[in-house]
Amino acid sequence: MTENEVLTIREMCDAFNVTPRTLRFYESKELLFPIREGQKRLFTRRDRARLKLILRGKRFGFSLEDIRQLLDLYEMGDQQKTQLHETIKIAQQRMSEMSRQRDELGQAISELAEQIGWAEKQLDKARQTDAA
Amino acid sequence: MTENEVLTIREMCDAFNVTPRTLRFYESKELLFPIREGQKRLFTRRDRARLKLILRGKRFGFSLEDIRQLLDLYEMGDQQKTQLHETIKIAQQRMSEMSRQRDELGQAISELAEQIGWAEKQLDKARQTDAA
DNA sequence: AGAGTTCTTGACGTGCACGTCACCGTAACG
DNA sequence: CGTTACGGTGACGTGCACGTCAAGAACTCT
Repeated sequence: MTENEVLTIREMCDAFNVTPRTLRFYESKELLFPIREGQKRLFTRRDRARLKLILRGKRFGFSLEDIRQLLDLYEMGDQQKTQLHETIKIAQQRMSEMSRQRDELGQAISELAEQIGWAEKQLDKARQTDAA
Repeated sequence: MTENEVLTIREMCDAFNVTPRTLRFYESKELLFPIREGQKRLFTRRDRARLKLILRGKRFGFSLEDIRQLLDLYEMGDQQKTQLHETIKIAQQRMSEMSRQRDELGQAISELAEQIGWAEKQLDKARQTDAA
């Protein structure tokens, strides 16, 4: 059951290609909650799932604080029912933000594709000129 | 012809909701090239187009240096034919990166949607419990 | 037992993307 | 003609996300 295995900081670093400093930093910012065996940190399946989301969020340009709030959304137990409605609202806002961003990205991609097409045409023209 | 109008720094700031400091900073990093009337900067249509792309790039989590390179791609004249092939390669890499990011974002969105669905179900259950 | 490796906790340093402040020029207004 | 407004150039400050280094604990090998 590699599922419930706990990882040392080094194993965690190797698995996700980050430094120990980064993991300690994320813990200090309450993004990760490794358990302690004596002094040492042991990273659980939960930490691995969270780290995956953290790194993804970073690629989207989210700040660690943004990401922390998102993670809190994902990890809601069945407590805080009173805040549930509010939480859903926040999550929906985030989602529409992300949708906007995805659409914008799609647009940027097609624009860049257009530029590449143009550049390739130029390259062709240049080749024909060279051949003449 | 609002197309060829030039904007003062303040007009530019109001139009894009940035500070003068930001625009001067971008100029110092060679992301913008306003013309000078005496000492004053005048931002052209070209600067406006570039700034739009800069701000978009930032929303995607690109660094200013990344963005500068992208902008240089967009603004290639017909010079540097020798570097054209290399440039196209770089642009294609960027594009595949962006595609990956868009796909990942799509996945993140659907995951978040799933979480929201779950949360709404919880909210419903809570409401029924309250009613009982 | 000594040496080496891996981990820990501070504490200070760094690169990026600006913010802020001091001071200067100049064009416009009353 | 003083002053208010806008724009300019340094130069230093700031928040974020770590990097780096010092000093020590804890285990491991020989």
